[in-house]
Amino acid sequence: MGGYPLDLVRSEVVDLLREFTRSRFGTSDYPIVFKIAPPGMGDLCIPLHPVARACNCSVDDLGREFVEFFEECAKKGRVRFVRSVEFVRGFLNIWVNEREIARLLFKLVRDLGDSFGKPLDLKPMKILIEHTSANPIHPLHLGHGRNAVLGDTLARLLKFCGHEVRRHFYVNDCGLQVAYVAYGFKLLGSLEVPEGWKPDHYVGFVYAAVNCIVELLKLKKKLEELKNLGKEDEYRLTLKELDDWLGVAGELREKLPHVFDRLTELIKSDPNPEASIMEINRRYEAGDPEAVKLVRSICELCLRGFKETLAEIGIEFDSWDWESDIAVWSGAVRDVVKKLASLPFAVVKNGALTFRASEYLKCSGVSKVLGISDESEVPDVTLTRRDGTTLYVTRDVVYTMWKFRKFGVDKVINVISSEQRLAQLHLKILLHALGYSDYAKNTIHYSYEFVQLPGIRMSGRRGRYVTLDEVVNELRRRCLAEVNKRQPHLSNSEKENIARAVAKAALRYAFVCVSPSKVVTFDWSKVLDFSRNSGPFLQYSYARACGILRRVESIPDLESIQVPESMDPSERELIVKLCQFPDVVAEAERSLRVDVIADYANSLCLTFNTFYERVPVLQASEPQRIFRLGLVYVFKKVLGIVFDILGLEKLERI
RNA sequence: GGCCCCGUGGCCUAGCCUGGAAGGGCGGCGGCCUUCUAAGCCGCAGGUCCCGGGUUCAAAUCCCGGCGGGGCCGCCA
Repeated sequence: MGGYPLDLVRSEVVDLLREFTRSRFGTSDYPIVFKIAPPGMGDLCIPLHPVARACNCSVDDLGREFVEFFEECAKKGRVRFVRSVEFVRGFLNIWVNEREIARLLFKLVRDLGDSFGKPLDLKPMKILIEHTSANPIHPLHLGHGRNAVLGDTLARLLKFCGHEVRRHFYVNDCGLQVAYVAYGFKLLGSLEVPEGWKPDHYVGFVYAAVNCIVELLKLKKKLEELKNLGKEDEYRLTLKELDDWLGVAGELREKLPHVFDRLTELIKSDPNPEASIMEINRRYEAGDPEAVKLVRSICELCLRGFKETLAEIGIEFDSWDWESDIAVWSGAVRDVVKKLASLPFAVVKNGALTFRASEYLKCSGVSKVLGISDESEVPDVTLTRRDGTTLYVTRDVVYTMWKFRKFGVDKVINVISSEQRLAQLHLKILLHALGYSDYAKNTIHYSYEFVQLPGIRMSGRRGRYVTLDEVVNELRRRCLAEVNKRQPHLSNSEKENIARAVAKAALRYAFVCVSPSKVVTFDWSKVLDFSRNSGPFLQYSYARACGILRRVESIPDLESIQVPESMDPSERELIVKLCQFPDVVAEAERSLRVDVIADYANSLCLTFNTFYERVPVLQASEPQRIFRLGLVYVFKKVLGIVFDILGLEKLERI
């Protein structure tokens, strides 16, 4: 007999319910939906209304009669995994047989070990997940943190489920923004990082400074023109914008006055900074050795910083994909542009090649494949600039094709913020237009909302962001203080190790526990709250289990544990909660939702802590003692699996 | 102007896909450390599920129309 404990519970009920309605009402053709019952109403429940409708009878009659039938079957020994059922106000409430499922749970955990909970009938796929992919022009901020944690956790989840997963970081080295930093460094004449600065932070500073200075010059020029033209309203608006950027300049200058002033001077003496920036971009795409050396060194500098930060929160990649290599220098983007240009939907607008997306959608009826409504208008896509350089979406088409071809993957998941929804739609439309409808269909935009700062929105161009480094460092500082209080006897390196792991857990959990579709407003007091529903709380619960197991000579053999006749409610609840794990994994995999894993982890720990406080384990008398030890062991095992999925470290002490 | 996401006790959040008994957490109040880590446990108070219609025996959930917040509609990425 296969299946996880609750699968067996469900199939037992389903079989009897269908058998009953077939003989009593002549039908068994209806869907049966199980839900987790509310507290005190059993373990699982089925709303019987739809069943009653299919049977053409009243819910009350159906419920009453089925309970009778069920109890008859139970008397005949036909029921094993269900303890009892009850009919209340339209619901069939089901109490599982905790002794039977406990035995099964022990056996499965023993046999399956670390793959307990893995879906049993899943078709494994090859999946490529692209995540984080921050532009290599400033340090990772909190928004990237959310992206990275979601992407990495998703990768861990899918890998656990049996899929073959690759994690890729797309290095965006071709855009104009990289040319901005490169311009700055070129003027400065050196890539040397000032004393006390992390490389990516310094790159971010130069990027923001160049942006700011160029913007100021542009606005001043515009103001003059508007003044001469006498356009008062626009003048006032522009003045306000100028004011905003002057504020930014003030903030930036404060950080590194020498560098900022020097850049200001150098940029001012350039008659046309923007043209110089475009020129760098053009040369880089063309593979000009000097431009290549400059841009690449800057990107490498920044990536070095990224890797350091990501390592702190347990994130690694299987591949770092350079946009320039894959899309531009290989000539692939040129070929794609040529192919797109030959389609009847391509037009030249002001010298730039443009793709008429809406018309393509209308003519070919692809909207269904891409899951968008027929009448929706989609803006045109600009494929190339007037100077012939390429644009992001066009290069992304090439990149996506590369992902599918090079690795033969079945599915590509792009973890990208919701503001790029349209770009991702354009990507899919272009793929389809090129004849790759499968690629279009199997490219998933895994969208998530912003992380906001109270009041302002983060802006790389303005140098306004809370970096991931700041948050991680502050978390670690707080954790270390706490560990010093709790575990004064440990060595410094042990304490630091714990603090590092707890800080990581706090951060990862904070990002993973909210659903991606919600905007998150960053709040120190929330991230630093280590009580229930936090990463540290989970680790604390784990350590408590370790504390018990550490004190016994050996872990009991799970298969031979005697399950006692009667249990404390907290033992029963723990068993049921542990048995829910496979359901949770299946749901998370189906809907690509890591937050349900986080939610489960928290709820499992709440249940365990109640058990921990209510019943003694080590002091218990013999039949109970072994049984409870088994429960603690299984809890530790399952929570450990959850930790692997969430990327939290399993600390024996905390 | 068009499109997308969000709106659940003072605050944060699950449930919405697949209609059926509103779950957590923070904060507040009151209890529990001579016994396995109190980052814990137990109890109490607190809710027009943004508003208005509709569908349904049944709506937080589905449909329509509003309101509020965020995002997108670039020869930026």
